[in-house]
Amino acid sequence: MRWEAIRVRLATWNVNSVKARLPRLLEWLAETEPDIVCLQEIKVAAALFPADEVGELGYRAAAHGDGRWNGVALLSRVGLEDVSLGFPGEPAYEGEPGELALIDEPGLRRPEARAIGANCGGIRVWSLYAPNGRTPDSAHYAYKLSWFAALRTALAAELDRQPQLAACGDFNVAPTDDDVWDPAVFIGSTHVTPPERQALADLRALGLRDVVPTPMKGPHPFTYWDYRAGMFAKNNGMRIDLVYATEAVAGRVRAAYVDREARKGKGPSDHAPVVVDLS
DNA sequence: ATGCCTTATTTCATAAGA
Repeated sequence: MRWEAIRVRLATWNVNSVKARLPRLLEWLAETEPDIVCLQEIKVAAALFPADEVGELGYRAAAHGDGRWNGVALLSRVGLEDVSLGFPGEPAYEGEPGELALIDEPGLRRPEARAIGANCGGIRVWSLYAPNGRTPDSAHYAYKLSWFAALRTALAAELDRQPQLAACGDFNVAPTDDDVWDPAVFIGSTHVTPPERQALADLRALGLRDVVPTPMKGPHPFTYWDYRAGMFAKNNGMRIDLVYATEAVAGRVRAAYVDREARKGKGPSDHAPVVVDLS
């Protein structure tokens, strides 16, 4: 008779191109053995997602892709049902006023591939890639806030019947000043503004808890370091990859950590995975 | 500091990232 508690290992990782990262991804899956994986910035059309390669490691895969930019996916070896590509009410980026794309294709804008949801092992799991926002005065920033507002509404509807839910991914917001290496550097920038942080607070107000991982180095559980200027070596990072879980899921957390090892070596993503073990 | 890297694509140049 088994006496061990059954564990589910959930992870989220912005891979910055699943094609460029495929060798590292496969190696990491084999070593880390997560049961559910949320991927962001796959940067391929869904049809080109390497489902066969991850399938050889025992994962079912669902992908939502645009091609060159964005793109999210879910991997699971504990079931993958009721897949949602995007969420109801998800806004499309309309561009800056006068952008040529609006003239070329009026009314043809569709939401970018930034959200995929599925039921995995009894948990409603979302892999999310929030818009960057670029600058606080840009249309992209307004889009970012409207995207979060729509996400909040969509998750609120699911939470009515889904006590076990985890919204994971690259939220492109640092929740507090402790989540950036130097708050002074970010004055006037996106990722730290009060409206963006309020968008996260609004999600938490739904009953979602921020599952803060253990940093494997230093006091801050950073998950992203710019490729440039030796930022990783200096540990000049940001915590923008988050796991927002209902109480029913957060109460099962036995461990959570940032896998800094995946940011090292040759050809890493600029983000590290967040790994969460649930009982 | 409109960038120090990395990615994909309409590639020997650009857009985007955060």
